[in-house]
Amino acid sequence: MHRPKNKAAAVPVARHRAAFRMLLAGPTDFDRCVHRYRAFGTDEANRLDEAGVLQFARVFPEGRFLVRVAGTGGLAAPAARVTILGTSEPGPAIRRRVRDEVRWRLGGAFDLRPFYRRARRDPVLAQLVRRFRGYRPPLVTDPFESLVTSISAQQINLAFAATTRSRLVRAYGPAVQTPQGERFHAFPRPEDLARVREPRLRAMQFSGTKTRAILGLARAAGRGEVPLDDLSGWDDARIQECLTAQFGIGRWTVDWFLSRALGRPDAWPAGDLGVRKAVSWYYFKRNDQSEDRVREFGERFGEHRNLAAHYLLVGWATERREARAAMK
DNA sequence: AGCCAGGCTCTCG
DNA sequence: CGAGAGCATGGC
Repeated sequence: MHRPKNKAAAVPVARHRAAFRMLLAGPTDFDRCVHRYRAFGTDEANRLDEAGVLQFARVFPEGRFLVRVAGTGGLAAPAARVTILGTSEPGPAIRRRVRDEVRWRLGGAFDLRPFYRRARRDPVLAQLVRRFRGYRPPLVTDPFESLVTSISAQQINLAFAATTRSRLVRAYGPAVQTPQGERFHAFPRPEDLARVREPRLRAMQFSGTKTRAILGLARAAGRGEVPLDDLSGWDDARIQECLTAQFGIGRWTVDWFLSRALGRPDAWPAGDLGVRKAVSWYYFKRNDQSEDRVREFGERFGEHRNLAAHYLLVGWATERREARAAMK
């Protein structure tokens, strides 16, 4: 069983501080965007506290930082209050980087208006965009985190995936510590995992396949074989070819990478169990559709497939939750 | 108890 | 090359 080992020193971040307010694209439903960070258990690298404040650690060349983001202003005039604690002064360049990251994480790159207009012609989406107005896909800024998170979630339930992943984050993610003694870990970088040996991950209850996939990717990134920071400039086919050449990375993992790490508007994870069930439930009277059929079905959403997938998923998850509650 | 979880690899015909 | 078994374990 898992025993935490070689905990890296947590660096105190209280000395330097900056706070600012930023306007978000309208409409944005902050709480719904960040809900996934608690929906499946604790995501150690993206912690959402009781009050709905999102906190995460970052390592920059200038030092380590803890970022706190609180939603304010509501749907009509959405904004966020951002606080940065650091080992060095969060100067203008760092504040700009954090601001861009917060915008990205809250799906600020998506233009909801044309999607909402288009959704009116589809009875299912018309109802979903009314009910979940302001929901934006919660994107990921770190490509390595995105891929490892997907690998961790292959085939198994998301709560268990979050448990194993949190062990990885606590053991190998660079840490910061607040004046109150609370620790936060950034997601491990490839170089944090490159020299880790397989039994360590097996002890965290990663399967053999997932262990080899995660460590293999970390090493491939270190060799430049998978240029994580360049992929955003590549077309889908080239990204798919590069990533699926890695052990343990298949079409599903690539599709979520295109969707959540790169925010490609036309990404459509047709093989995803949730997407398949949602499409089957809403459009095919619950008859399970194959991945191929769902991929073909996605064509109707055109360049808005990514938003369509996220609205179908959030709608379906809500319906299920309500159905379960009604059973009791 | 047994079957299903946000898949992927390996083996075999 | 397509079909099918195996993975690893928590939750219902």
